Amino acid sequence: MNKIKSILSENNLNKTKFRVDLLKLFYSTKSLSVLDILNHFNSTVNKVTIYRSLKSFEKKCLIHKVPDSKNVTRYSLCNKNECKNGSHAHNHGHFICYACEQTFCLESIKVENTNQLDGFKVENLKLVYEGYCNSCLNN
Amino acid sequence: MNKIKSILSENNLNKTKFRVDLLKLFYSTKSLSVLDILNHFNSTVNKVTIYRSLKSFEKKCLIHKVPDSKNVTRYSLCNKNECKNGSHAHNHGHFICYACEQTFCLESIKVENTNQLDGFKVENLKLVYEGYCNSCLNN
DNA sequence: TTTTTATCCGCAAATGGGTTGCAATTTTTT
DNA sequence: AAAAAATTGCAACCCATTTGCGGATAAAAA
Repeated sequence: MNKIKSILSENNLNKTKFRVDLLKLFYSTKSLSVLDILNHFNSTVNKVTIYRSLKSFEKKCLIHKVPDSKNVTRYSLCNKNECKNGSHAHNHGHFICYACEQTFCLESIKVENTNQLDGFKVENLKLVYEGYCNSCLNN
Repeated sequence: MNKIKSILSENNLNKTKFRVDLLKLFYSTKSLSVLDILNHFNSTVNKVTIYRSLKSFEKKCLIHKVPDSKNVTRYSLCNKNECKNGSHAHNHGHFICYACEQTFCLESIKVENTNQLDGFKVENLKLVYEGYCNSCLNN
């Protein structure tokens, strides 16, 4: 896939083997935690490297954090043009599965900041559904 | 305050000095993290004790976890009758202030589980506003 | 192509939130 | 007051995440 490499180039990120594979992985999955990535690469890559790669991908608006029920950070691909210049506008709902702990971006559910709240200046809004995804229900 | 002590009694919790003070503190604040509590008591109480007290308060439906932007757990008082038998239905929105990192329960904003999502069985819904609270804006 | 520069990597060690086991203390029950 | 039950503190641990630093790799410059 040349697409992956050109994305990295456009964002001034080095096209190291690991970063190419990692970005490719994001294109084939809903969301990823550091542990997911560690497992996928069979611990052949240092976890510090993973943290740092995720952070630079995030800074370049390739991926963004998604809500998670546990105290672990998960990332998903950014939508084209939704996030820019390091500021992330994940203006869609999310679904977290209690069973597989996967986070799904609900692109169809747009989240708009319409409410005026007395006593607050609202800058962002998060809508998070929790429950069970179909693939977990059918197993 | 006898009210505090009777609440503890009713819930079969021992009325130790610390637990009385802690519950009293919850009645005077929006939300509390373990660090908040540690600071309030000037580290005169062990953090393990705090964790355990919070956990038993939660089990008795005196307090419940509220969303937080960082990876820290925060608790707020439960509404009367909203939470029962250890199951917490915080069916209201929350506001998190970027500046003071405080979490506010928005009792006026009810969150109902109306949406039917294709491919998911929804059990819970969270609505979280983020921004700046008035008291931080005016400082 | 070689050199220089910037980025990336792995290791070790540290930080911070949260938990567990256990013995000692306090509260409640009788 | 004595026994039973709940609470506390300490030390030690687990897990996610971060930092410093020297060495390796990739990109840019010469």
